[in-house]
Amino acid sequence: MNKKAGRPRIEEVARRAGVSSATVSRFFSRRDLVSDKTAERIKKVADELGYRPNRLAGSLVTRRSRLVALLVPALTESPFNAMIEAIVDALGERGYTAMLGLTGNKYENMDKVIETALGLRVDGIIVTGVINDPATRTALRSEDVTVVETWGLPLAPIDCAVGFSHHEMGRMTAEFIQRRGYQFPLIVTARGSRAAQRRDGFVSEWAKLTAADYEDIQVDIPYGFGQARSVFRQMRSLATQPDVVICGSDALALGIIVEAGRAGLSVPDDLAVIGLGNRSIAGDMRPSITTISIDGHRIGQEAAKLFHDRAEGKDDGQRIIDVGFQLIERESA
Amino acid sequence: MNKKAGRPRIEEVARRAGVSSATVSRFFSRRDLVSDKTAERIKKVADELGYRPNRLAGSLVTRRSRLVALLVPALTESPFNAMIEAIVDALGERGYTAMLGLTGNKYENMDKVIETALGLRVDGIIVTGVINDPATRTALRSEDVTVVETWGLPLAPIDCAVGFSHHEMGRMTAEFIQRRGYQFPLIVTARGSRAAQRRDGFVSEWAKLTAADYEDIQVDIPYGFGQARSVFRQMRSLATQPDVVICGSDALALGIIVEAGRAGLSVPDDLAVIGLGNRSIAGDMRPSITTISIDGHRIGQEAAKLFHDRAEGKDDGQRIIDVGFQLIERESA
DNA sequence: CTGAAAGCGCTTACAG
DNA sequence: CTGAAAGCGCTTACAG
Repeated sequence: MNKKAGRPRIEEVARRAGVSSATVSRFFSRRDLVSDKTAERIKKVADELGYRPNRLAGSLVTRRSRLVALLVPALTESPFNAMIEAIVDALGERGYTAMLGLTGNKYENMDKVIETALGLRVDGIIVTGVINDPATRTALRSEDVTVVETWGLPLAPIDCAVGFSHHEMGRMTAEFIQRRGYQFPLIVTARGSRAAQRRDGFVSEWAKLTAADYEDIQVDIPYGFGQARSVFRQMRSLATQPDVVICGSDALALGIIVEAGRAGLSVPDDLAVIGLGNRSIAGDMRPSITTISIDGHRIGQEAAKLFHDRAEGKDDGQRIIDVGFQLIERESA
Repeated sequence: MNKKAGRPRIEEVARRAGVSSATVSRFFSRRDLVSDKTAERIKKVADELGYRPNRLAGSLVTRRSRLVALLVPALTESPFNAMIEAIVDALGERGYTAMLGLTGNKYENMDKVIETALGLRVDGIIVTGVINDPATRTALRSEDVTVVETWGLPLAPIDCAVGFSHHEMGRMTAEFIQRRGYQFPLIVTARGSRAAQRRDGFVSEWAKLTAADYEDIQVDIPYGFGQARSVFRQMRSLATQPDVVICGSDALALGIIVEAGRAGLSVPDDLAVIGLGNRSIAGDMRPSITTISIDGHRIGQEAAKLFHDRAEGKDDGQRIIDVGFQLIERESA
C-alpha cells in the first residue's frame, strides 16, 4: 500500500513514548537497563508504529555488523549443503545473518566474493574448503575478520578450521580395500586439492600394504551421476579390469552401479564400488553403497561455534577441530 | 597480523590525496564526476592504504542497502539450488549481495527470516515459492521492499512473480499418461501447496479424459530417494496395481525404478515411472527417466532481473512471468 | 534508571 | 570539477 510512507525512526518512538532515544535504544538491545513501566510504554508505541531498529545504523556505530559471509563453491550437486544449512541455523540462533557468496567450483570468484564481504564489514567469513592462494591468506590475516576454514585441516589456518583429514581418508580407504582382498583398485579423482590429498593418502598406503598396481581416472567434478558413463567406459578399456572403484561421491558410485548392472557385471562380485559422503541414496540403493560418512551438519555447527567464540573474544587460540569421518560398510564393497 | 589496526576511513584518503572526502566518495561511486588527475591520486592513496568503502555507512545515507534476501526452504535434497545459484550470480553482476534465509520445508521460519531481512533493510526479498499466509502477504505489501515470488504463479502476487503453473503441469501429465495408454496411475504427492496444485490439475484432467480410477500416496518430502522403499511397499499393497507412478522428484523416480528392478518388475513394461525436475540423474539412469524439466536457472535470472528493474524504478507493473516447463519423454514411461 | 551529546563513515544537494 | 556542511539512524560513554 503506502510503500513510500518511510519507516519510523527511533526518535519518533522516543517522542511518543515520552522518553529519549537512548532509552528506546536500550529497550531493544539491553532490555534489563530499562524500567518495566518505561519498557511497557516503549513496546506499545513501537508496536503501533511498526518500529524495527535499522541494523545498518546500529552496526555503523557498534562496528559489528552481525553479518557472516558463507563462501561456498556451488549449491547444485554439492556435498556441502548440509554444512551450509547447519551454519545458517547456528548463526541465526546467535543473532548473526548469513551472506551467501559463490566462489565457483574452481574458486575462481574467491577474491571477488571476499572483497564484497569485506565491503559489507562482515564479522566473519566461513569458507567451504581451505583457501589455497597464499596471497589471499596473507591479505585475510591482516583484515579485522574472523576466518573459519572448513572441510579440511590446513597446517596453518588463517584463524581456525574445522574439518577432517583427506589424506587420512585416502589412507584408510586403502587399508579397507586391502583388508577386503581387492587386488586392482581404480580411483576416480576430481581435479582439486582435497581429492588430490585423498589420492595421495591412498597411494602411499597402498604401496605400503601391497605390491599391487592401481589405476586412476581424473574427472572434472565428482559429484554428478553424469560422469558415471564416461568413467565406466574408460574403465572398460583398461588393460586390466579393476575389481573395485573408489568414487568421489555417492552419486557417482550409484551411476557406476547402474552402468555395471547394464553391462552384466554383478556388484560387488564382479566389481565393488565405494562412494563418498553417505548421502541417503547410499543407504537406499540396491545394492546399498559402502561409503564414507562425513558429518557436514556437525562441521557446520562447530564452524559457527568457533566463529562465535572468537567474535565474542572467548577464544583466540589457533584452533583446529578434527571431526573425523566414518567408513560405512554396506553391500557394494 | 595487526588485526586491530582499524580500517582507514574516507577522510584519511581525502587528506592524503589533498582533496575533500566528497571527491573521494565520488571517485568510488561515480568515477566520471572526477577529473583524471585527481582520480589517479585518489586511486594511488586508496591502494596504498587498502581503503575499502564501508557499505554500511553508504547504505545508511543512500537508504539502499544493495542487499537482497533469498528465502529458501532448505538446501539439502532441494530442487531450488540451480535457481538460487542463478539468483546470486545475477544479483552479483548487478552489484547486489545475497542474504540467505532458511524458511524450513514447511515455511515454519518464514516470519522470523523476513523480520531479519527487514531489520537489515534489504532492498528486496526473493522468495522460493509463493507465500501462503495472508497476514504475511499483507504485511509485506506495506513494507518498502520489492518482493519476488518464484516457482509458482500466484493470482495476486505481492509485487511480482516468476514461475510456472503447477496445476497446468498436473493437467499435462494426465494428458500424457492417457495418451500413452496407461490405465491406473499412482500419484505420489508431497504435503504442500505446490504438490497439491499439481495433483488437482492431474485429477481434474484425468476425470475429463477417462473414467478410470487413480490412487495417490502422500509423502512428507518428495525430494529424497529415501521415500522410495516405503512408497513402493505401499504401492504393492494396493488392491489394483498401478501401471504408472508419478513422482514428485527425479530422485524418488530413480528410487522407485531401483525398487521395481529388485521386485522383478520391468520398467516401463510392468511399471512406468515419471520423475520431476530433469536433474542430470534423470537422463543418466538406466532406463532413462521420463520427467518434466523445470528451468530453475532461468527462473533465477528472471527473478533477479525483475527485482532489479523494480528496484531501479524501471518497472512497477504487477508482472507475472511464466517460464513454463517441458515434458521430456524418455524410456521410463 | 534516564538524557544530552558526540560520533560511527559515508553521500549528496548546493554553491562555486 | 570540487568543497563545506548537513544528515542518514542509530549507540554509548558520561553525568546525573
